[in-house]
Amino acid sequence: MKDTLIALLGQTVEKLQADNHIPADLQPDIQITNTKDASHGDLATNLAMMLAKPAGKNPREMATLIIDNLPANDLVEKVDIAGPGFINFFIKSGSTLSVVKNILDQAENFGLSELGKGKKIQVEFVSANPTGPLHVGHGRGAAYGATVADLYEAVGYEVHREYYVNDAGRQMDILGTSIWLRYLEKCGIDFEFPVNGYKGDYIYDIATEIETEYEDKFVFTHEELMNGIPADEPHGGDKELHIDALISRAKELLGKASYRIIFDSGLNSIIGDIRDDLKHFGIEYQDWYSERTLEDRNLVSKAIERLQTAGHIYEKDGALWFRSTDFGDEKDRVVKRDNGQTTYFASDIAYHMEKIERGYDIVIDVWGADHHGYVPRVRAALQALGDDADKLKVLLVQFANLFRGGEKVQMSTRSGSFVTLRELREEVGNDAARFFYVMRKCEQHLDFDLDLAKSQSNDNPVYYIQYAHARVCSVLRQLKEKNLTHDTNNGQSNLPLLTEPHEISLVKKLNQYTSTLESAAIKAEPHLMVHYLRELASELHTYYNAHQFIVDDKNIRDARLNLIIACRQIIANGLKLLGVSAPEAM
RNA sequence: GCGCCUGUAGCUCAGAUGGAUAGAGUGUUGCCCUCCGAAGGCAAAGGUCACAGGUUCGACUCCUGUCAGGCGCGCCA
Repeated sequence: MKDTLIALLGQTVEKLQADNHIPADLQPDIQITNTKDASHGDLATNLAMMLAKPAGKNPREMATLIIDNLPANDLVEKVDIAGPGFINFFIKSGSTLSVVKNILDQAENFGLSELGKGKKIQVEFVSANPTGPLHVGHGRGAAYGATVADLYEAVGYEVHREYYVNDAGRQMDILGTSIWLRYLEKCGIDFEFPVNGYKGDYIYDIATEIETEYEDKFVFTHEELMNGIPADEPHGGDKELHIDALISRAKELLGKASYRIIFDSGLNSIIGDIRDDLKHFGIEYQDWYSERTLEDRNLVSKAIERLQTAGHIYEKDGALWFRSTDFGDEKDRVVKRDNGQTTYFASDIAYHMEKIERGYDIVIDVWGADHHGYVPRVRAALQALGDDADKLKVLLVQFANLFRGGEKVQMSTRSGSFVTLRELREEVGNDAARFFYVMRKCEQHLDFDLDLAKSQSNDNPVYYIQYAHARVCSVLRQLKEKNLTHDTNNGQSNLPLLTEPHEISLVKKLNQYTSTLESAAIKAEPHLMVHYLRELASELHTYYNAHQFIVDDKNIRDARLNLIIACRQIIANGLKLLGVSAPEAM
């Protein structure tokens, strides 16, 4: 509809230019907006106000001129000039009613579009270090990333969901060593657990599994373990040096193969747990991409070489630096340390280089907002490699704070006292969790009210929307109980009987679904869908209270039932995109 | 100190590329079930859009500055 009007106005502009009413070189960007107020018609344009100045006319005069030169169209009922010079379009109601038929015909496919047809997009999200279970902070990235991916898919993009597994690096060594130390404890070796080690209960579980399978195969004496290890923090030492020494000791005593066994049992156990957690949260990936395979394929050194060839690498203090300041970063970054080890950043350059090489049109990274300082350097690297850095879109998700009984719930990862995503899901349910996580724009801090999410009352927006869906189902059950039937075709031909203000307004709302979905997808803003669904549910509840659907007049009854079934379909479609169920009864 | 995000009703938040009288929910107050589920609806009240300038026909929106809150600034990952 909007496109039709834009085309009509485009013709008008050309005509006015031909008649020398407005400068011929002007190329106005014609904008059509939905009106907020019904008295302003259905759609409006500010074109007259934009053209007024270059044409040397006042806006209302300009508007008259535009309307006089507007080609006729049988969808347009009436055109008005209002306010400072808006042109309001009133659309014939028959043409807007067709949405009801379309929804019933296309059912769960209604609203899908081909906007992104032929375009490939990759969405990488969560990608939490596999050093422990996901916590509630990861949950937001998970829900947000998954919804953004689903929205893109709904508007026709080919979407590849990916989890980047950081299965290399120091954090993972700390994990492997922590597991080994807990195992040693279980086997009766006496020592003090490092302050920097991972202390969660899951570490004990993994240690127990290893003990069950390998018994005392990895046991060493206290002396072998601790001899020459620098003191830990509580004893006046440095906790980083202490843990690093323990890692080296673990590798040395266990040997490569045994160390790998312990390391991998930790990795596999935790990744398996994360995978299971996300699956139950309604999230599945096309790929779990291993950081280790980057090294196995020499991609990290290849990336550094490419940068070197392009002249963006220099040596200082025995390390290799990437001159990222040439591309807007605030300081240069080390890619290879003086000890010969490549940095995490180097892996990330390789990873992003490889992503671009895979041929995606858009590469989306969903990161926690605490990583925002990292964006310029990754972008710089892509530019330096000569890749199209504009393909990379980084979406930063702010933190989520949990509230219980009005109090902020404290969380800390290392101490092991954090609230896990799994606990949250069990407490409030998947529906409420998915919904609450995407209720706000991603750059907005999220206050997650546990009591509200759990409450089965009108306060809770999830229930409010789900109830609207269940209510329509309930009406249809009533119909059956009264031994009445619903004739969809009869309803279709009697749609023009829907002339009540509530009905017209509802039809208008249904007509906005497709554009809402498209804009939610393109802007990566799932909250737009949340707001839309709430408004639709609200109008449906209002309609329900104002009018009886199961009336004696068969024609009106069938038409009304068609309308509310269409609403139910849209609610179901929208909720599905958010990963929320649409129950038939509650 | 520098950088990113945020500041809109008592509270939690919407306000696309600048547009008409700044909107919801919640809370407060008052109504509505002999009627398809009251997990609902209707109505009232509630605002210096953090502050100060600027840009223009027009600014919550764009620019500059100030203030406040969050986060980030390692040869960690």
